[in-house]
Amino acid sequence: MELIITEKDNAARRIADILSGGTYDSSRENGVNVYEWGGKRCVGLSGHVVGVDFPDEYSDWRDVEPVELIDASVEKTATKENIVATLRILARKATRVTIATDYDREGELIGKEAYDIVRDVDEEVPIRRVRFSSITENEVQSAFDDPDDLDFDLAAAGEARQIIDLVWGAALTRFLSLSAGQLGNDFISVGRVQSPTLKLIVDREREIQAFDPETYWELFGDLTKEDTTFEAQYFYRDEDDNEAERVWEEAVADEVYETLAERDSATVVDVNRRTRTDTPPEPFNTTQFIRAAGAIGYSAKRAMSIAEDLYTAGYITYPRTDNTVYPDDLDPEELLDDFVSHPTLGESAESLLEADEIVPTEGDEETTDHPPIHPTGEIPSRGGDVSDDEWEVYELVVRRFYATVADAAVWEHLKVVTEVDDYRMKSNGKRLVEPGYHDVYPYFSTSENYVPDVTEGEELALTDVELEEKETQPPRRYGQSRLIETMEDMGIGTKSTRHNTLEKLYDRGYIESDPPRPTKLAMAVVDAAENYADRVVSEEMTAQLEQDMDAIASGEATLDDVTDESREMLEEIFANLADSRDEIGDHLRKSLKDDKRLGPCPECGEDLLVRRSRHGSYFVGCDGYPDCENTLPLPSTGKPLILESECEDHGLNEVKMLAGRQTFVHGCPLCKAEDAGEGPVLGTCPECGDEHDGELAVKTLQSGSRLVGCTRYPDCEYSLPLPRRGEIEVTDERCDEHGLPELVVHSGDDPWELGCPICNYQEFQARESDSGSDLEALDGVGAKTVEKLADAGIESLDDLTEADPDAVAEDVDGVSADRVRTWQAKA
DNA sequence: GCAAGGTC
Repeated sequence: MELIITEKDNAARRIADILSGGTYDSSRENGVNVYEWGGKRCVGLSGHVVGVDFPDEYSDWRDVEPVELIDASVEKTATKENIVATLRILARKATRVTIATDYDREGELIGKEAYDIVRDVDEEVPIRRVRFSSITENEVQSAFDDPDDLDFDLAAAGEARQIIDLVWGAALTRFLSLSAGQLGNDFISVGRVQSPTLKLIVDREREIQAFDPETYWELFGDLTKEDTTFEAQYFYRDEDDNEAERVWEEAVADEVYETLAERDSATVVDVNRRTRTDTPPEPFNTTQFIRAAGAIGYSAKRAMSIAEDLYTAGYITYPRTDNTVYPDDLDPEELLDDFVSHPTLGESAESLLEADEIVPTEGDEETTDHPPIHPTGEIPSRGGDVSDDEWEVYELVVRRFYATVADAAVWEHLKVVTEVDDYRMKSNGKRLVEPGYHDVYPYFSTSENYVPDVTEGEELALTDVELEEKETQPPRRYGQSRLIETMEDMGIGTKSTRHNTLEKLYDRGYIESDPPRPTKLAMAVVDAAENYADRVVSEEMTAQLEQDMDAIASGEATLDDVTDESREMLEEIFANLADSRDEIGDHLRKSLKDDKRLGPCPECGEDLLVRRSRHGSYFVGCDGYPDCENTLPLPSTGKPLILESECEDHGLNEVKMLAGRQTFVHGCPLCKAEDAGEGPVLGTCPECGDEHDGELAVKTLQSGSRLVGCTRYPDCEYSLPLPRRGEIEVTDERCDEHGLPELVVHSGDDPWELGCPICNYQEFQARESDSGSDLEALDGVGAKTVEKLADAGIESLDDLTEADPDAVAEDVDGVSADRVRTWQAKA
């Protein structure tokens, strides 16, 4: 009986299918699928089934000095016991074992782990290794026809990484945690990948904090030819002879303005027309997929989780890949054929099939383990097999595949330079003359800017000259997908782990919000690491490790050479750290408190801090406790985020409650508590008015929520919701049906007529049960985007066409103004 | 209770 071992169940099943010609039987042992046919069995692991760790005697953080971990032995133990047990049973019955894990370094190590498990129960059985770049009939058959041996050097390279990561990560993590007295769930972690990533975020924050804005001026005017008006912007040549638009001296700006404003025409001095080819995008690797999903509003975590589900269900290929070149065995025409006649995806596929020749784009990276992410040709039904969100992501993958086999787009750019005395202005027009791939991939902007045909020497009317004073802006924070791209550029993390690293930073309390903002703790951890263990926050550590691993893989170095040297470096770091333990601990402790501080306690002057009760709910408590028992409530929905803005009355930071779609700004908790109480009485309580004379009143709770409730609370619990923000006006008009006064909410510019609170609540309930939107008819718009647009007040195509794209982009996360313009054009 | 890397 031959035993074939793969890296995952999915691969085991597909290999069984290919080698058995579809005739395999499957059974389940210990919760592990085993595929069997004609004298062969195939089983899938679940990635690593063993892990490295220190022996038990090192497990108590308080009993062991962190420095001792450097020379502690490192053991391998089973982490997936059922799989290891199954493998041992199957290995005993095997006469030959074939390792068919993924064709990359980690796959070789996972193969070696399987090898060790097999060898433990049978010292003799022949073990061979097969390698293939994709799980297709041809590749798999030829790999099994020409088997090889395990590459023990390559596996050892992976093991060196495991050991170095564990020793550095554990020793430094324990040191920082102990120094700050943070044991238990709130330990302070560092690592080769997470810490350089965190430093990236912290460095950007430092730049933002140190930023000193500079004032500059820009000048615009309107030019008109016949009935067409278009914008022109003043420019000049700077010292390097480059075109510049920003004027740095007010006097100069005023002088230009004076001249332009008093003239009513400008002369065309240059007309420059050129066409630009806009090549279609490359196939999706994990990073580019996350980026594209981010652009339509999905966090990295959510995008990957949906992609994994789509993969497991068989709709798309493996989502963890660095590859940007489709393999030879992918026939684009055949795949397009699968989509022909599909109600929403068919039209694009048909138009693509009309081309004479189909040549997919390719990227720079060609790897051996998995193809770029593409649809399999198995199409789910929207709302049936997959949710709306999943469909939106699925459609993105399908359309990206379409784009990679579509024609380039062609733009025509027209630049017109006009002159008034010695001053010049320019107008840039662009027109999409050949939409090409944009027809099948509607996720990029195709907005145009119209500038009419003019000729040199022509005089154009000049009106509405404006001088705008502006300020240079600090650099922007990294967004999640930009961070993942930067990690890839820096060579840290892998396609499978980068998005998890960001999640880890959130979980550890190092970053908050989206785009992520570092906490004070994060700044202190990066500070400490920079001062004492610079290596662990630098990308160099990974670069060096990669070199060392290559040396092990090629036989130039051994695992011991590399790990010994790494341990020595860490010894040196600890020699410097020892004396500064208290100082580092104080700084970390102070920063931890800073992250929770709202401001002075009005009762005792100590600090008010955001705290968590034993039941898990959040509240504001005094650092002087138990001497001072002052507390303030926080809303029960969401996780508090302390904002930078301060309340003018109490000097306390305002608080925002993070709760996904229901996120809201709570404000100053002390103001909210002071506002609590009963407001005006509206009328009779419909529940208990007849029997007990209960009345309805506007109420504000200490937590800041507002409602219309019965004055007999808690005996009568009748209540109706009210919005959290805005002043509530009680008008003289009464509802015919319920006899209550109509309410108007004043917030922002437009007062909102809420009406009778009972009618309002009934309408709200009706709307909740009947949601659905014509916005989903737009290409590339799914439930997620529809929800977000609705939050911004855009509930239909009509709303969308009337909206200001820039305002929408401002309000809706992950939607650019250009994208809104594209939708408007299509709507 | 540590890391990073697989996979679910």
